[in-house]
Amino acid sequence: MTVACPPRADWPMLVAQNGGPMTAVPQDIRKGRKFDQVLAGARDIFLRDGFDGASVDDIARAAGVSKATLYSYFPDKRLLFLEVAKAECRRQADEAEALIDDSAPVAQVLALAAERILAFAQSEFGQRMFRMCVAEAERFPTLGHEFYHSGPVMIRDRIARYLAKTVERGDLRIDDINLAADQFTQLCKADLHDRLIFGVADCCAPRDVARVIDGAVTMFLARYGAR
Amino acid sequence: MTVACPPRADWPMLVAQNGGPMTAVPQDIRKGRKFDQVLAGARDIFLRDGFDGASVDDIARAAGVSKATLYSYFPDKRLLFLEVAKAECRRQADEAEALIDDSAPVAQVLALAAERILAFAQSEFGQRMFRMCVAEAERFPTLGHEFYHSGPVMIRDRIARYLAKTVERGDLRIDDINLAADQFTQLCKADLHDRLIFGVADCCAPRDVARVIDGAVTMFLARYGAR
DNA sequence: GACGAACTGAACTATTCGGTTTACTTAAAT
DNA sequence: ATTTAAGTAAACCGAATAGTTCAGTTCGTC
Repeated sequence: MTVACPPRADWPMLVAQNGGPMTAVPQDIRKGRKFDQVLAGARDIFLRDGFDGASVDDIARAAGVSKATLYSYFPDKRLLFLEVAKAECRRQADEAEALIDDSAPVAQVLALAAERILAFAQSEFGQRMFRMCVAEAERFPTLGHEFYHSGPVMIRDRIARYLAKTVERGDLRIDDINLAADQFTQLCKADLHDRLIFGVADCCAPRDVARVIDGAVTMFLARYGAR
Repeated sequence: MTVACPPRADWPMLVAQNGGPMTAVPQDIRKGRKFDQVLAGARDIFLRDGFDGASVDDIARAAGVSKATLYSYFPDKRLLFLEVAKAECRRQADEAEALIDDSAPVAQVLALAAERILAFAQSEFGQRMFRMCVAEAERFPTLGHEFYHSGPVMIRDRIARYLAKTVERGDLRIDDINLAADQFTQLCKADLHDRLIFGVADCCAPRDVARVIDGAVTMFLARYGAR
């Protein structure tokens, strides 16, 4: 099974050194021309086989690069893995920035958001990323944090920001906005996520998806609707 | 870190051969006296280190058994792992059978159920089991199914059965009872589960737990309460 | 107490894998 | 054209691991 994956987004200017201001020097860190190849190859293999399952030889082969070159960029497998995972988390965060049309009716906006969440959860990439992060969160604590903040937290914050607007507008009445946002994202996953993650189903019937989304929106409005 | 674990429950009569009636022959399969030791040792090590991380030597040592004995019971590591995981799923399922007091007010019953769900999710054992099953669901498809059915499905069914009673009684109005049950269990986990699974927190502040449970019950009743 | 099955411990095989080294080639910049 | 940094292919190393084997020990049972 090949890893479905959107075309690689470049994030060259996102890299700030040591939390300081962006360095004007363009690419100083990447000591060679095949840096991206290595990262891309590693991404494919790690996502396919996990950390333990992936062999460095496989990665080098997939990257079209010699093992020596790979090790000239990264001191060891761990670091390579962390770098790949971090890059993927960043990409994931960037992609979550799809716009929301504030002016549409609340129910419609929520349904759309739910669709997006479920689309990601159903995607090959989403599932593999989730699996990998859960499996390695203990060995790589920073990976767990990274994924949590660039995934669940990112989405919750976006929804919370939207909800805040609707409350201001008087469309909804919510006291604990963060909790409400979390509740909504949870409702979207009802059962579907478990079935995917545990391999009981590899994709969801549109009928089931619609049922869950409908249920989520209805429940959310029943609780927080200004009526 | 040692694996917190309730005392081993025996499940001798639960084993039905090939779906047929229970065989009267007591223990024919276990060819020796140290069978349980092996299973227990394997359980500890697999739960601590995962499938790849666990070495057979470690397991044998933990079980207080020679490697030869171990291999006299199980043809290979895979099968041993599957047997351990199946046994744990069964144990998990049995333990979920705690009784619910039907006569108590709905809000109270739901809150109690939520507490139980969260207690399991927060437990060392619950987290390790979840992690292990997610990580290995692809390599061991049957493990994924087993866990799904003895965990999430089991709980959903129990809640659904209770909800059906409350509907009959006129306390709640629910059309899709299975969906409602799934929604409730999802609501219980809001954010807490993610934080645990990704290692952002190793346990939850009681204050946060109360907030989530309250939120879940309130939302559920807002949607399905007969009022 | 003797017999047979279960068990031991340790050595052994064969393989895999992370990481290094070496001798050589390519590409690009001055 | 020369020099230098980057890359290659392959052999190599040490450690770890799954699984096997076997001569000898323990234990329950008759």
